[in-house]
Amino acid sequence: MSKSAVSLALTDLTVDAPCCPPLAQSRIPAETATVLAPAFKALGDPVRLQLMSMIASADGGEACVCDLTPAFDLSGPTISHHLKTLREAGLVDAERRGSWVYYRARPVIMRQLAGLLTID
Amino acid sequence: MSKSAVSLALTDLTVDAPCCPPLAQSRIPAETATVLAPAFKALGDPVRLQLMSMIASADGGEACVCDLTPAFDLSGPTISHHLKTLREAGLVDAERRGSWVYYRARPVIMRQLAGLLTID
DNA sequence: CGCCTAGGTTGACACTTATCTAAACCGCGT
DNA sequence: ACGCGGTTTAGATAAGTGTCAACCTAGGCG
Repeated sequence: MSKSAVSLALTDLTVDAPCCPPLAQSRIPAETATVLAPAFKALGDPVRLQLMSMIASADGGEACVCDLTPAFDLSGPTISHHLKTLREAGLVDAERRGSWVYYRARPVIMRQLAGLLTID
Repeated sequence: MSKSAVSLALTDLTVDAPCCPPLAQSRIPAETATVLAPAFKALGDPVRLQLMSMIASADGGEACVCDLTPAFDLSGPTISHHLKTLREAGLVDAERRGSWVYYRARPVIMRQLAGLLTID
């Protein structure tokens, strides 16, 4: 499956991977590794992986913190810290609307990561 | 730990693999997150990400530690430790042939991870 | 307006785990 | 036995994970 020709302008800012020839195709430059490793690191925790999934698979593409928190046996601040980690890794965006904060996945970086791991 | 003492069954790695409905398609079960998060965590370090790339993109699909180590400004034991992390995460296999140890990527889990991050 | 409450984030702290090195060790070939 | 290639152990320092308490914002009510 060649990703190169796939993404047209389905959504406005979904520019297809300015980077990321697959990991197994050519050796990753140190800079690229330094830039992308934090994203993998952010996904390297079961709670954050589930949070990421809940956000990305949520109806309307966004999830309220008020829906995320009760799904775990963890305190509010702890979930908030994990969400901050995902935010700082560039995996999600947060937006406040009224009293509630909504999180949304950033498809570009996710495609980058998926592309990196792609194997022929 | 005699996990990689000898290379017995070459492909016994079909494992539990509740593999790969994309993260953004349906919410990941806690068990799946617990199983796969360590793999992402292992990739969450610039050195290991580069190691992974060097191994996966190596000629013949395998790389000798003697070729990996000098590519970094780190001591031998440190590289060995990172390789052990990749091994324990199930991302690579090690095999000793004579004096040298060769590492090889495990495509199944890589496809699982890539599939997880896939977005329509 | 002032006061209260609910939703989230931030800060400070304890505890656990990761990263790195030097030194000791193991396996293999000469 | 010796040397070389890698791994393991032990130990110091840095970073991650969790909680409670304090704080900030938005909205409801007298």
